[in-house]
Amino acid sequence: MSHKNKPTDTELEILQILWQKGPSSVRDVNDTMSQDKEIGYTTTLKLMQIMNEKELTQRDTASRTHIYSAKVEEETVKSGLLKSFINTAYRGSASSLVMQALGQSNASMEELDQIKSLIQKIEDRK
Amino acid sequence: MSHKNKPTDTELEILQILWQKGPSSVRDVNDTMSQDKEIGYTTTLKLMQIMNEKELTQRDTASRTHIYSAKVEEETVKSGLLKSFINTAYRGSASSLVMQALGQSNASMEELDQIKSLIQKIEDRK
DNA sequence: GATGAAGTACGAAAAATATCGTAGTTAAGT
DNA sequence: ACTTAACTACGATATTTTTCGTACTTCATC
Repeated sequence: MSHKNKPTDTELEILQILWQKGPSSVRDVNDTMSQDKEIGYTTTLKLMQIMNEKELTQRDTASRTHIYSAKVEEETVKSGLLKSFINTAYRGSASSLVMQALGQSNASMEELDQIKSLIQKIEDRK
Repeated sequence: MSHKNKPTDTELEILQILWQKGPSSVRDVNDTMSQDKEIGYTTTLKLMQIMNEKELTQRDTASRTHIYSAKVEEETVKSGLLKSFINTAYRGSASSLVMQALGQSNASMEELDQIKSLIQKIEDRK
């Protein structure tokens, strides 16, 4: 029921890592993030502590090294972000976003077929 | 060739208005924005002045009321935003974004058909 | 049991955005 | 000419997000 369910850019990065790798220590997350850009350990730590306060994550403090995991669902968060992105960038038109995304994607045949059949399914239930 | 071509959320809102309505005064833009949320006139003014410095807009100062217009292309900006959104939120997979967008869209039959035929076109040239 | 490496907590600075007040200017109507 | 309404300019403040330093704690190892 959280009103403000929109993680900041950096928070999203961390969530991605937690979704992808599962429960992780701050060290783990920081190592992963350090592959892309320079970021201090305590910076990551602080971010994750804040995320915990916001209940974006939860953590197991049983051992000295705390283990964080995502508390919000990947699907839920992404769908919220997508909705808001469609609203701000495409004035609410999902189909125009889809068109543009298809245009600049290099989706495989399989993926394209998958999308086609999804469209078929949607059309069928209309 | 600008490196940092990513407008902030508010800047994007303003660009949307300029793209949609064409060259407009600060008053025009502020009136439009005020329909959605409370925002002071000088706030809008300042934002647009900054956008002008960043060359997101250009303005005609011939008459007392300055007329602003977008200096960046709608397609260019959106495609940049989309790319970065796909990267940060969907780990680079355009097709998974498309799937999710279709799922939560209420696209019409016509739009769906349009998308299908776009997919067909892409498949054909593979 | 001393030492050092690896943690956490947390305040506070820095940076990026957004908001607004005030001063001064211009134009139009009276 | 005066007054008022509508502008612009711009500094200052507020808010949000990111970054980091410092202090303190815990654990392993020598």
